[in-house]
Amino acid sequence: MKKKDPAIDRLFHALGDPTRRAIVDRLGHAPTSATRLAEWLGVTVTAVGQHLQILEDAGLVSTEKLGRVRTCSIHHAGFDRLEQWIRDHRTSWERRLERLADLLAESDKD
Amino acid sequence: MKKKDPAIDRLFHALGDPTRRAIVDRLGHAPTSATRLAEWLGVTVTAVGQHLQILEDAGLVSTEKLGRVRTCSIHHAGFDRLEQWIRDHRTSWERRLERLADLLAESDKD
DNA sequence: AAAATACTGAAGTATCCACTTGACAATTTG
DNA sequence: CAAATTGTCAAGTGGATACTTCAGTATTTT
Repeated sequence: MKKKDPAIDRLFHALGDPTRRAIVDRLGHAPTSATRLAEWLGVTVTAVGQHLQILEDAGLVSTEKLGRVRTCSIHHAGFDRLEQWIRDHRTSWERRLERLADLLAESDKD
Repeated sequence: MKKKDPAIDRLFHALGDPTRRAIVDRLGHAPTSATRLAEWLGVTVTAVGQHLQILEDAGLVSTEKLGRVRTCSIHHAGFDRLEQWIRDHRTSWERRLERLADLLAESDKD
């Protein structure tokens, strides 16, 4: 029927959970540590760790461990891919409308 | 922590499932009946009915029953909301780049 | 009217998934 | 060094969920 796309799969699965979207929300504001996220969310640090793993695999979040603290921040790759998916899945007549804006944006880039 | 948004919740949950994304995929090409979807997907019509309910609640698909056949097609409202969410959740420096394109697109609409 | 088609509804099942607890490792602080 | 902080790993649990089957309803076809 169609080629399966594991990246998109992980992406939507990642954002399908309210807690993970809350994390993305928070990180969009400013980078934070796992413990802070846990306190803010009212869940265990373990749970946050699991969520971070999923978000990282989806390309939505990137983390870096310095010393004993893991700092998490937004990674735009996932968002780019997501936006691309939406674009690819609009119906043709909708795409036609978008093309105008795209062309205008393109002409600005150079 | 943040106001919950049940619409976005339903939206991401709906697209979190591969089968439902396949349905969206197919309907993006052309409207179809539930039975055809079921055959194509290799699942029961009942299963398709359940998926359609979820997709409809999310505003991604609209269905209409004429006679005994339910015809399903893409509904753009969900896609619009989804794209809006992505826009709202990009980091500020990314937003800054987008603003150009947005302004250009806006000036074209009138 | 009888048979076939297209779907709907209730109920069950098996798997997945978000979260927990508890034990441990690594780093920082007193 | 001892104590506190920050995070990781393994295993378990309860609830959601993607399916199914079976029974029924409405519509179309013959």
